[in-house]
Amino acid sequence: MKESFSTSEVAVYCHVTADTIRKWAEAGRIRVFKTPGGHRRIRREDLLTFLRDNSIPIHSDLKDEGVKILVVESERSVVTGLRRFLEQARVPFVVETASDGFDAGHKMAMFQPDVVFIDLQLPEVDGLELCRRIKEKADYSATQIIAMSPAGDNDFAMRALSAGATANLPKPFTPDDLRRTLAHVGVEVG
Amino acid sequence: MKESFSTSEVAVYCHVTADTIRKWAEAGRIRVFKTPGGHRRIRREDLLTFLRDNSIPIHSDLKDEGVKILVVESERSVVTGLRRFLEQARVPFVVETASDGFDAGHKMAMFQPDVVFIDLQLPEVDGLELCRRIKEKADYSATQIIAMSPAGDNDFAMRALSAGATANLPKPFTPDDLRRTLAHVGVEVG
DNA sequence: GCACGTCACTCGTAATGACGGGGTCCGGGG
DNA sequence: CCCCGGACCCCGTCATTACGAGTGACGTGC
Repeated sequence: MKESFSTSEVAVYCHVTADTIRKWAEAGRIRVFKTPGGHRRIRREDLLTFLRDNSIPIHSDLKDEGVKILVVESERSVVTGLRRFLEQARVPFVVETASDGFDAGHKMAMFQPDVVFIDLQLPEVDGLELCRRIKEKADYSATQIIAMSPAGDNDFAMRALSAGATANLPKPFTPDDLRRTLAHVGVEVG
Repeated sequence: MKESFSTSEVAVYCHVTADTIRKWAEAGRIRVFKTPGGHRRIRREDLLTFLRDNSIPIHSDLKDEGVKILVVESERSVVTGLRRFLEQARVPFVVETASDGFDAGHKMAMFQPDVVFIDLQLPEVDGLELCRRIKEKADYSATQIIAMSPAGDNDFAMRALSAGATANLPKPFTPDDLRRTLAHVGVEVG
């Protein structure tokens, strides 16, 4: 998630040109700071304040409700466990679920998750193929995939990693396994 | 694609002067926001809502470049045939393809097609299930589904219709079949 | 370290918008 | 008939925004 923006990025959010943003900045209408080289940067927080002050609609890209996690799974157990864990850890998060390929694709596009949990043993869907499909889209190069394979099946786990998964989480798992795996994909907990 | 408009641009779409738009905005009839400099901006979405609420005809500039068609298929033949047909008929259109459930879901969300062709004999995906999944989402209530079943299999065709397809197109088909089927889902050709 | 994309800055100029005041047209009610 | 209000349009002035060209510098990824 971006923490600061250049003038031309802000321009889009404000529905004006970059030139105008520059003038606003010079007039002190919007809070900016400059890089040592003189380029303007606007912090997300300042941009949000500015947009709110001027009642300019806020694009969903700018909102931040926490880590967005998509769970591709058929059972509910993983989801409830994950929810409980994150709630306890006081990490802001949003969890969505998908149970088949269609749903997974749809939610990927609509929800734009930061992390995707994929059960490799789904009845209808090939989990490995799913990893590949996600990773082959450039838009999701930053998306972290956590593959869930049955404990003990190392071969399966390896294949998941080579299919694009960042980490592997054997099932069943303990809260500590979860903590470690999330840390591995950049979600620090506790 | 423009995401917001000025009063004078909106004025053209509403067939009045910019001044009138200004008054409408002041009276709260149309949703606007202002730049810090006081210039009004109307979001495309708000404009469309406004036009619909007042049954003002929507200019094609505001919609996109024509009929949006998604083809869920494994072979290329249907797509090329469809393309050629629409080009010849001089209908503005955009065709996208998907070859599996994930892709289909992803394209549905990103592309928001008006019409979806679904091959019922896909190797990996259950076409009927796909129809159901699309139709169960309220966002796609206006989306027209054309199921493609092997010619002669009436039972299959019937099941497709009850799964949410608007029309059935037996394979193989003639240009005239295509014309009729498209007309049935509201795309008039020739 | 190099190259490419982006940004800053300064001009100037053109376009467009806001605003207030004043019209015009039309239909309804006294 | 006449007055009134609503809806729309027109005008002049001033402010805001856009755009273009030219130059040089910055930042980022490889």
